[in-house]
Amino acid sequence: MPDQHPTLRAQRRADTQRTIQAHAVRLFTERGYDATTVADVAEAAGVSPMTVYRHFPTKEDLVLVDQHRELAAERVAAAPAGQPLVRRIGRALVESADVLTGDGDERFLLARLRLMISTPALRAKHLDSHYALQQAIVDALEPGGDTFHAQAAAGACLAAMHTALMRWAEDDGRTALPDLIAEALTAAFGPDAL
Amino acid sequence: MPDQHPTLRAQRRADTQRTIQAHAVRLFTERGYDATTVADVAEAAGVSPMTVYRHFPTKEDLVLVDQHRELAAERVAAAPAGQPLVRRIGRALVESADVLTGDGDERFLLARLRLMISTPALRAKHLDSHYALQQAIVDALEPGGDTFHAQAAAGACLAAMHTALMRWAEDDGRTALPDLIAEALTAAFGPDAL
DNA sequence: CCTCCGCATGTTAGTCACTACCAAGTCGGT
DNA sequence: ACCGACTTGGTAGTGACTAACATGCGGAGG
Repeated sequence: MPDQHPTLRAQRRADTQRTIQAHAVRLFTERGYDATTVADVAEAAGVSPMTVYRHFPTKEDLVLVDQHRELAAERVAAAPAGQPLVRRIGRALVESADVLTGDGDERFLLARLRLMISTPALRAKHLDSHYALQQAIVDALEPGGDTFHAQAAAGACLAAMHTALMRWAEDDGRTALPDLIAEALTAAFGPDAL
Repeated sequence: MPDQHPTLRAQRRADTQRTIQAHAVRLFTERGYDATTVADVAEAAGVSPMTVYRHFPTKEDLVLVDQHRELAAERVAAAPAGQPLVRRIGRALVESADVLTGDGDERFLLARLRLMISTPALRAKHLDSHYALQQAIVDALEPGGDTFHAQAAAGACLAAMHTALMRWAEDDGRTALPDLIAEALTAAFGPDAL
């Protein structure tokens, strides 16, 4: 069997990665992010500190894993080109949020979001990842030329989505995230936004 | 003279602060942010590392000093209440940018902006300071009750302003910053935004 | 079944941002 | 001239992160 490649090795790797992250988020929530050292996380997960750094380049990455970027960029690229920029981006964001929250790990996502809100270092890096997402969206929209309009539109849409994310975490996920994002977009851009 | 309080002591303090920051921005620009240690900055400024930390709590604060927050929040609070949220916030941002760039230290501001763009750590903290600015704007707009709409509108406006800041730095300040902000706002919210 | 290659992990030593804790000098007013 | 507040410097420590090298297990081939 030459192509059963994703075998035990990759499996094990993914397992330890998940284990480390789960223990990290739990400890951060219980004791606080700053009060928890990477060594604590490693001990709880039953590995050495080095192993933690091999799987997660920085302590912040234990909380921030970006599943959003490719997903949203792909949806934006697939949107019909005839619509205004804000509508194309906005709909793509609502759709990708639909996919994200349907994955089952909603509680875990909420816990991570709460950490991002309350911890300055995590909040800052999370906002920077939104900036990277903005670039990805712009690249998907206009692969060249003057991107000023696209940059502004994408940034504004993502800021609105960020407000929706914060509210979603505050409400402990009671309201559906896509609905919240749509509400934030209409709040910022008017009733014709979507 | 009991009330000549802002005397030599405060003067000296402000002087060393400016000296340290000037050397820091120069060294960061010349050698790169990560390749420059706080000890390097201290030595260049002729002080001990301790003194640097007393004036600037973190290395990032050597570049990021937020003169924007109170200024913009005050302008937002002063805006007429009859207008839509985006217009009130947008005009306040354009006005405060007008004040900021008129202060004479435009080259220094540009150098700091370029550092913020190119250095991930600085970019992240800068975006987080925009998030704090967003909160200040919302507080100035709606002191209580449901702030969801204000949050979304303020965040979107600030994201548009951020795009304008990036472009301004790229253009080396050739275009007037208030004009760029206005352009970004109309790009995101349509021609009726302002 | 044995062997060799590669990958995941561990250990050590080091850099650097940052933080008390304590000592010294200096400016301000009495 | 003296005293209190402020500014600075030195020392020792914590914790995130890196580089270099050693180990041990999984997965191929003979």
